[in-house]
Amino acid sequence: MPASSIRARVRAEMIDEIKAVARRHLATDGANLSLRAVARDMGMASSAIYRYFPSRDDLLTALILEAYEALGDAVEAADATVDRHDLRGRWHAACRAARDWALAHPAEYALLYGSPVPGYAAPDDTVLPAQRPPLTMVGILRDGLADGRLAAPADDLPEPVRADLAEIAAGFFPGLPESLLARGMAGWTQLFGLISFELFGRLNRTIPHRDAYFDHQTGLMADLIGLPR
Amino acid sequence: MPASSIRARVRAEMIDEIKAVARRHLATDGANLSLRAVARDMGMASSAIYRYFPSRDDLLTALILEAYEALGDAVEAADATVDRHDLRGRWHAACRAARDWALAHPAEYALLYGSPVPGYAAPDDTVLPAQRPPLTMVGILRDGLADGRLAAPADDLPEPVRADLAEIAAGFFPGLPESLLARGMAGWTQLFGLISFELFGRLNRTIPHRDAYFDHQTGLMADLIGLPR
DNA sequence: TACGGATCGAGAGCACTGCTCTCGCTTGCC
DNA sequence: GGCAAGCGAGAGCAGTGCTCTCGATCCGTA
Repeated sequence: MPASSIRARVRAEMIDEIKAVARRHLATDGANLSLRAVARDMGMASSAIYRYFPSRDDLLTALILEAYEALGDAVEAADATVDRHDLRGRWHAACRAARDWALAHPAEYALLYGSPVPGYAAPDDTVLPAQRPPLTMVGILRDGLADGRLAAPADDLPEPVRADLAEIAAGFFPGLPESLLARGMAGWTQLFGLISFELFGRLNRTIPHRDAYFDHQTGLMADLIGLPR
Repeated sequence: MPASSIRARVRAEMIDEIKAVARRHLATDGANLSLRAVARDMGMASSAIYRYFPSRDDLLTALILEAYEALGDAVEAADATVDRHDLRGRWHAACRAARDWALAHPAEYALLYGSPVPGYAAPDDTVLPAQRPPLTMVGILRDGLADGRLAAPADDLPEPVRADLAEIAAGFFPGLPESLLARGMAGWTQLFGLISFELFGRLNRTIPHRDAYFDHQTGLMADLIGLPR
């Protein structure tokens, strides 16, 4: 093992600590992360941060990437705990896991799914991790189709829609009927909307019983998809 | 007419011009609106802006309020153009109007429905205007129920959900079955999710045919609600 | 082991932000 | 015709992201 890895190791630790402090700041102060405040918290000059992250956006990107992975882990883990054939149970577990993670990490959720920061453009590294939750959810549908517990709906899709969805299916779920994929994406869209409404205060005065409301609404989407009760 | 209104009038015009310039900045530079830049554009000192808006947040609030009203106007106007009994036509018209407005005013949409600015708390003035689009959509369901073209779904809601929805119905749509309201809110949540995904770049690499995809997905929600074809 | 280059932290500084305060000037009401 | 209210400009404060330079330290190599 080359001695050079000593320096590399403390550097990696430094990067981790910066990210940890930044995450803490994100949680308390909201989305406008201040590099100087992070530096202050670590007892170092603000300029020293730039030895580790070339810009504030790069730090944010690192946080976003880790957040995507954490959310993906949570959703996949929740899905994995349920019997493979219990489609509806898996669906609810995945949805709840996403919501629970979002409620536990509201600032990071806002970073992932809120309005994009003006100048900021999501680098390509983020697109795959970002797809993990929807892929997990559609994976449930694929499994259901495979073991006959779920049937493809007989929608007739407009040709451009069918073609777009066919391309997606070809890349991730070969053989999955486009009509089912469309309904799966509707479920994912609904999940995002439900979480965002709750987190961004849209349910504040109207829906006190959030847990039950969430379960019922995701259940409606399970109905739309055709998941057996 | 009292002469004092002269001063009041130029003041009102000044406020309007500031808002107009701010809206332009919002459209070009994104969400981080700079008071100083607005002042520069108007050829005045930044401190002078504070004669009209006590803080940057107040200016943002004014813009948000107007944006809510504009979106509400667009949705209601679109709904009004369709035959009252054509429930599905009204549904699609309302959805498309919201999307069209959002695509035409992406920065303002992000202001309304993106992640809330950290320190910012939506004042009560905004909650009623914010409810206009969902109220319009649920209004379509109420009309359908009234003339027998739409039936209440036979969902059995968990009691807390039923109670929360009953309270909402009592306030806005007396007599509307909770199960129908729940599905209407699912449609509204879906609409928000669809627009946000499209606007925030989530469909970039996957769905080239946005219009057709949008119509199909909102059609799926119309199916879930039970709107006749 | 001694050297030399890479790495690092600190500090000063630039341009920008929101916001406050003060100082005059204009304007419009009594 | 005065006089107070409203208004614009400027300076200034505290904060931001980011750059540059200057020493110090460390590590691999000769």
